[in-house]
Amino acid sequence: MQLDEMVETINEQWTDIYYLLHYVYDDNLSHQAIRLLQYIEKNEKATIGDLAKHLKVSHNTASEHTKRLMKKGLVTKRRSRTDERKVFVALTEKGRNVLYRHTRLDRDKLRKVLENLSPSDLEIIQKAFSVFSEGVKQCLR
Amino acid sequence: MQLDEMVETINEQWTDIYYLLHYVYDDNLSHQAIRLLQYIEKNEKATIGDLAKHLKVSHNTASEHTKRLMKKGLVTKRRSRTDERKVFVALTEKGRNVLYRHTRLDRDKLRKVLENLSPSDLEIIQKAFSVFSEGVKQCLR
DNA sequence: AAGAATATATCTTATAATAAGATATAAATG
DNA sequence: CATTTATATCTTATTATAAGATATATTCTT
Repeated sequence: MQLDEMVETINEQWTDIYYLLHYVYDDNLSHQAIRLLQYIEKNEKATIGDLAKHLKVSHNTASEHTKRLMKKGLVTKRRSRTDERKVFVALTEKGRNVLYRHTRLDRDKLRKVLENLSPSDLEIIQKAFSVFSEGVKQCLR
Repeated sequence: MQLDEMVETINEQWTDIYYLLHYVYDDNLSHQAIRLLQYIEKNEKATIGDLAKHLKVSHNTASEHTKRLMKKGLVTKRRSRTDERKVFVALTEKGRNVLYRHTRLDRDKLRKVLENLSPSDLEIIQKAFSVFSEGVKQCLR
């Protein structure tokens, strides 16, 4: 079918783009650590329990994950004022940068690629990403 | 500047799309393991030495990485016929699937999103990914 | 106010991943 | 035949990951 073919093609192009444009990571963060940072970025009021549920690990493991990330200066903790049992975990500036370096496209490489494209191609890309990301958000939220 | 702004916007949309469409991984592969599988996929004649160089680890570590992945059934090894000191590492079918589940967009989720878009939007997305991935390959190879 | 429930932290223990040095082996090269 | 190259293995060390047991503080319930 037409649509299945498009799914395949886009997936190949997607991974090609990421493979060639991703950052070269210097640090050595684990998969779980990235997932944690990612979840925290998208959910600003994430608690230890939320993280445990999301990563499907026990609460003590989530607590230790957070401790490790805090030791590395990637997240901070602050108690909730309305319920002082709860602890909100948030990204530090450094944490945000590290996360970006593990999930985003390398800014300089991306810029160089875009510089070599025509204005009309740029317009199409802009429009496509806008339509695509909107479609994703509407469809899955 | 206009282009820097576009770089930022695309990066945000890029990570939003990936965050919402990526597979839910059941296995727990390390970052290094994924990098290895990814390199092997893109470079079919990858040797242990190549992997060591690419991951910036010692040859014995690369050898052990490969051994672990082989034990999990994700890669195979075969000696070079022209130079029997060399060992080529290749992905198994299972390895390819695991890699896809860690780098690609979830096929079913992606399909559902595309189903909800208009034919003209689909066309724009198709064109954009084609232009973008081509641009990346030309610019960085 | 007392007891139950909730949220997190810590301690202990166990396993696996990661990494490198030392050493070994086999093949190719000069 | 000695040297270099490519990989494998053995040993050792560190760190990550994870869960159970237990502790503590806070909130909720009655």
